[in-house]
Amino acid sequence: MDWRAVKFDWNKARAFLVTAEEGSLSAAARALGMAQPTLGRQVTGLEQELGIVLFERVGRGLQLTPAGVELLDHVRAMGDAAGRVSMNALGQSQALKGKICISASETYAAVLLPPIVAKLRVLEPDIHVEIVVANHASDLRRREADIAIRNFRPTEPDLIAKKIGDADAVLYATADYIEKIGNPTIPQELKHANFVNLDHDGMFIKGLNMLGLDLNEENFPLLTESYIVMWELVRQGAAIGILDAYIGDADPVVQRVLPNLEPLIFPIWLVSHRELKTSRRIRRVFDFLAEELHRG
Amino acid sequence: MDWRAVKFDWNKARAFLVTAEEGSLSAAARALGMAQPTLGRQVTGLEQELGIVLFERVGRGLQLTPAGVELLDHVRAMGDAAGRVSMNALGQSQALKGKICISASETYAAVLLPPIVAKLRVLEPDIHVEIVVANHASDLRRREADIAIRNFRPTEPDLIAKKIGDADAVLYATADYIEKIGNPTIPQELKHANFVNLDHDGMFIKGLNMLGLDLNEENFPLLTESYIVMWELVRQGAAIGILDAYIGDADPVVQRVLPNLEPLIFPIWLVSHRELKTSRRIRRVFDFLAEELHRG
DNA sequence: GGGCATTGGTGCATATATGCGAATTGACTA
DNA sequence: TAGTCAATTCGCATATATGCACCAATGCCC
Repeated sequence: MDWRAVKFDWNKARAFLVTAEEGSLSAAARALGMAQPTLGRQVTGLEQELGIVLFERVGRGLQLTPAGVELLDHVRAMGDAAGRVSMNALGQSQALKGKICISASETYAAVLLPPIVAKLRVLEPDIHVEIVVANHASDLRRREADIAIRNFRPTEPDLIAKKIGDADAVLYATADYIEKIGNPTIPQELKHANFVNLDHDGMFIKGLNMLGLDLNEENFPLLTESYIVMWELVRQGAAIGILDAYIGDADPVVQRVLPNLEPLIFPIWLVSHRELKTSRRIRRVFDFLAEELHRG
Repeated sequence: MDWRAVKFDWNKARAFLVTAEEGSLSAAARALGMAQPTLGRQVTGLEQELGIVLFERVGRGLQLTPAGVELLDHVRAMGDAAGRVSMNALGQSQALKGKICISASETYAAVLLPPIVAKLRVLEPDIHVEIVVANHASDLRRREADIAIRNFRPTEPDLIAKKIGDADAVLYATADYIEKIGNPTIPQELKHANFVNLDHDGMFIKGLNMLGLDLNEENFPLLTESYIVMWELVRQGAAIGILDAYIGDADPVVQRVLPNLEPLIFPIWLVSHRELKTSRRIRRVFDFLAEELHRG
């Protein structure tokens, strides 16, 4: 596109508009919160830039030339559009209505979020919520989500993160399965138990071994990336699984394995992009989630 | 009126518009002839000023946020209006069509200008000419005229003046009247002749006395501010009148009084307001008048 | 996987614009 | 006709914005 036609100084057009509408440089300066000489220089500058004489300096005050009158129509249109820009921006930055997208892992999305979102919907019916299930951290910067619940501190510097609390990851299994593997009471007794693996690389196994267990690939005959699937396998008595204690303890079908074992602690972070700073809508949901998800 | 809605920096809106349309800050900078960091800072500044995130910085390049997309419509309207402003200004500063107003004294308006204007009309049929008769200098700054023909150098500093040449003011009368007063050959012989006075104060009389005459109020039984009326009085043999030699010599009804008398010389100035510098139309007429009125 | 080109961001020197004060001009009034 | 007020203009100190050179990151291509 050819931008030559818009290359002139738009602020000078604004100065001309306000000066013409107010009738004097002083009044325009008061209206815009600027100094009179500044407005005068801007108007003069616009005249030189456009090659048109807009005002005649006649005694006290200015008087529009015919050329200025003609040009004023178009500058006024510019001003109207500018007003719409400003109003739209104001509305967008303050409106509580609109869609918001929350990214969370399967368990959070399926278990923790639904009641919280239902409560939010009552409080803020104009905010539409989309829940994106993403075990891998979705990219907030690409706007795949507005708010994400993560279990690690984000490394992206331009993201805003708030730590909600810590979650305890605990081993669960059905009572039948626990009895089947001999009612273990110390980690060493889980050496031949079966677990559900949650990732392809060995990070999950390493995490469990950090708790004092001594497991290897042989202990993980089952693999799924889905926590939901993993949990169903556990509920069916197929193996031992690990889950947030808040969720696992609420399920009567299963019970803790090695209740005295130190739980694996991982943080809960609420993450948002920097629009959080300006959007009342996102701020509202962010604060609401932080409060509801908080664990004392 | 309330100008709060247009107080934001319009140049930043322009930066946003071009950046969004071009797709990148670098391309926008090239299009506008600015440096890329400048555009980046302006866009960032607009985001802060409006309280809205317009772009997401994702890898290389920018991506409009939904808020940015929505706002772009209104900024685009601003840009369209800006384009019209620019185009209108260009048209006005370069158009040869339109009205132009020439102010001149009676004799110039009635005698010298008509053939010149007729010639101009043939050369530039799109230029409409208005001739204002004004013996007293009309105020160019008030746009009572675009171009004025004056017999003195204008004192207003912001007016543009060009000296066309010098006019000789010569005394005329009918042959009958000259004979009636005794065919004078030296100024002193006009002591009892009658003249037509042209102003209420004594300036005109003083001017004549500077030529070597010795006149007083008694010599001016006739008074009119109109050169046309004055000239008709002279043509009727009622008195002696003074007139531009170019005009007077062309009238067969009258002849010079004291042909050897040194003529009263006064300059001819073509004067215009400062729009002359920008308006091709005014420049065209100004130059044309200067050429046609020039006296070697 | 590595090199290359393009893009956005940062720091600093400079250019530009702004604001404040004083002076000037023009207009209205007693 | 002199006085008074409002508005513009001018000069200078300061604040702001711009441009240049450089850096980091990303996507493309071989």
